[in-house]
Amino acid sequence: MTYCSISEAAAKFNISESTLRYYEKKGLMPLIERDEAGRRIFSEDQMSLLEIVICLKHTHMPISSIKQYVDWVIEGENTLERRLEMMNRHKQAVLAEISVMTESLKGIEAKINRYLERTRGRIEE
Amino acid sequence: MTYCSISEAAAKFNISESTLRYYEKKGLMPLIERDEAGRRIFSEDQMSLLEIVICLKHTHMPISSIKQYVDWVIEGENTLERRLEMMNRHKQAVLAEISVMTESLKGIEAKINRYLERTRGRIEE
DNA sequence: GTACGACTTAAACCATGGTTTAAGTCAAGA
DNA sequence: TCTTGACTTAAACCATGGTTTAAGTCGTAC
Repeated sequence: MTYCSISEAAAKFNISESTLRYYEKKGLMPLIERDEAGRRIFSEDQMSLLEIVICLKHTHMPISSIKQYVDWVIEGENTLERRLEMMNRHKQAVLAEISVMTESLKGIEAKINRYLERTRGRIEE
Repeated sequence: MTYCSISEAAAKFNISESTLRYYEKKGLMPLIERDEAGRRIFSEDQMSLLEIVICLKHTHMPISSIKQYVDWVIEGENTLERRLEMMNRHKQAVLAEISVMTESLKGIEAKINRYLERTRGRIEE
């Protein structure tokens, strides 16, 4: 098994080391092992967990909810249905947010088009 | 011209009245008129401005940048190019964010599918 | 052996984006 | 006239999500 240092883990997901420490403190990354010198070492399992944590972050799930999810992962098999339901709900929330952003983007593009017409008008005149 | 009260404006965009007052204080909604009693009244022009402000909010533009944009709107014609460039940049940022969210959503959907298989497996056994 | 870089901790600090509170004004209806 | 509801203000308060600081511990390269 290959282990990662905190700097490698941070680089891999393009976050800062202090953010990783903060996530551990908040319970998003429990059970991180340490080497003899007390330094964090990230196993492949931890890196997989971190990957899904980062997915949830990128889709704006609050830290408190990610913690709930991770707690259920640690708890084991009998939380499978709850995790499934949580992920389904979250998926719907993400689709809704993407939809709001896409709609708002249309308004912004309309603005851009009017600005294009107006600056074109000024250049031709 | 039809004017809106703060409660009507808030209802129209589904935000709270205090958020509207906060936006005015932060300079996102300058030049709001008042009636004889000192209450805010929103003209159609103000409602149009509010609409684009809300679009920018929904696409996660920070308040400080929205203020810059609104300042340029107030300043007039000679800021057209800057506004156009700002909106173009913002459009690219929004597309990038939607793309990150869409990619992360794939990871979440993969999780959902594995959970579906696992819960199905448990039910069949 | 010593200097350096990578790591550790706890606690303080920060920006962002509002929300809440307290105290007051005003218009309209009973 | 008195009360009610919708509004006003400034200032205090809050949650979220980190970042920064200070002080210290290792391991390795010179």
